[in-house]
Amino acid sequence: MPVPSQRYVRNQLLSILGGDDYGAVQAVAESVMLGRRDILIAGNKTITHVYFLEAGIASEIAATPEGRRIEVCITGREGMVGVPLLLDVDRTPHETFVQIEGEALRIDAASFRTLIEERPNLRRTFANYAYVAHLQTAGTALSNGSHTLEERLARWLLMCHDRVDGDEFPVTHEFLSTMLGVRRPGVTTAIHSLEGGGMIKARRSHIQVLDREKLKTAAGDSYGVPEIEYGRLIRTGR
Amino acid sequence: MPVPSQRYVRNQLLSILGGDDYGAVQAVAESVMLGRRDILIAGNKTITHVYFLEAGIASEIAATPEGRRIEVCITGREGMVGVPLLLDVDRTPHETFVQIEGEALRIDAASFRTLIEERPNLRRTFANYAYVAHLQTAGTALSNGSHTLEERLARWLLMCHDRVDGDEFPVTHEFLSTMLGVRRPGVTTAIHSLEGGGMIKARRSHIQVLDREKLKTAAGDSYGVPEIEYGRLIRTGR
DNA sequence: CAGAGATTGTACGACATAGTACAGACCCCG
DNA sequence: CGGGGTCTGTACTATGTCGTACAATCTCTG
Repeated sequence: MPVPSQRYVRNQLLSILGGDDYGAVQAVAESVMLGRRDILIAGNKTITHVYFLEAGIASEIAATPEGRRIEVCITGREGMVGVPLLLDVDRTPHETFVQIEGEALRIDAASFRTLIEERPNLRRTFANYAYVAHLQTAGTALSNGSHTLEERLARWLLMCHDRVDGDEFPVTHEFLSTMLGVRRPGVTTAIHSLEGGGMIKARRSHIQVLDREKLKTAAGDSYGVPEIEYGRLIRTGR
Repeated sequence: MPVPSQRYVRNQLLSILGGDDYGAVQAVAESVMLGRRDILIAGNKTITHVYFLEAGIASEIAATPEGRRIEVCITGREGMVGVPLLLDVDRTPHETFVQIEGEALRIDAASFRTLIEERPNLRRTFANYAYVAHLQTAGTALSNGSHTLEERLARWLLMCHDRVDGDEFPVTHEFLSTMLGVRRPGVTTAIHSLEGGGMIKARRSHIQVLDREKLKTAAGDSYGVPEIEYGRLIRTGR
């Protein structure tokens, strides 16, 4: 599959680059399909590629030696996977995997290092994204510490909705319980509650967003801070 | 107060710089005292300085429009305050303030930008720290989501202990409750529990660490991941 | 189209923490 | 040295979530 011209690239970070910067990316990038559960960055292994998602969603998972796992950041076509490489870090204890299948442009680690070394504007755009990702992770910390399960679920669904085409995406209660770090039956109950409010429609292995505004209300103040900063720092014009 | 020579600098990031890089820092840095509750970075205002702590502790607080506040990252002399500037971001919704008074070398925003533009090694060292800070924030997210108050308190005390001289530091239950995002009486109870285990000694407005190893046990797997990565990425040799 | 596996629904007691209230202890300042 | 403010201890009910178990439902495959 060929790497698209900038005009047709769907990744928002790449779409706002200067034309020659994009050309440099295009020269070293390759297009790949992302299958569900593919591991993009394995924990404590050398990072091989940076991914710019064109479609689909990736999740970054923090884990402990004892095996606790919880999602700390999600990325879609608004961002990139592989921030550690940008920060001159070769591997990370966190794992990043494909949560919703899609497609990405990827660049191998060595080429990426050269690229950002030679093109400061590129580095700056990516650095801005890295900061938004930090805000999102901080938002997750805040939310995990002080919002109810229902609010956190609403936040999660909104963030997912922001990153997919259409209003529906595949996700199981079990999966959500891992992402949110809670009990599976708790997720079931929370979903029923949101469904009762007419915000979503749940089907086996799928959730459809019906009323985004109501969902925002249900999320309370857990949703929005990183999203606003993204809009301020990374102006896509699309 | 003069900026110390590298030999006497206490900030660990600065202490490992190449000699000429440190010289460049020294040329634009100024030494300042940090009083309790001083705001180093105000929320949604232009960031004026980067701070390299020589003593004391700073806390980064995530806040929502509705006024929820919770600590997402703490910094002592192992790091720097002002990561957004490193990532070419001029302001942030988060606030960073002085939790334990101390001292810092600071550099104004413009000089800092020039510095990291001209000295890639400097930028890389600071970027590595930025990544460790991300890991710490992710650890906070994990901890807030899946550890008990007592474990989280133990983690917090350990992180504080890592960053002060001696085994005692000033902190009130009320303050801890804000940092951890929990009820104040809950902190009181948790402190009693740790105290009962002989790990700490609590006095009015002060906590003393008596048995660090036991405290680590009490923290379970909530403590340690970012600390290990810091050691791997930033080798201080001191 | 039957059976196996995956997913979802529901129940129940246990527990952690919230919210709130108030009293006691400590400490500094006048 | 007395009084006001800050800090800590404790109590009570309410609520959210846990841990666990098991049944019901859906879906895919053979």
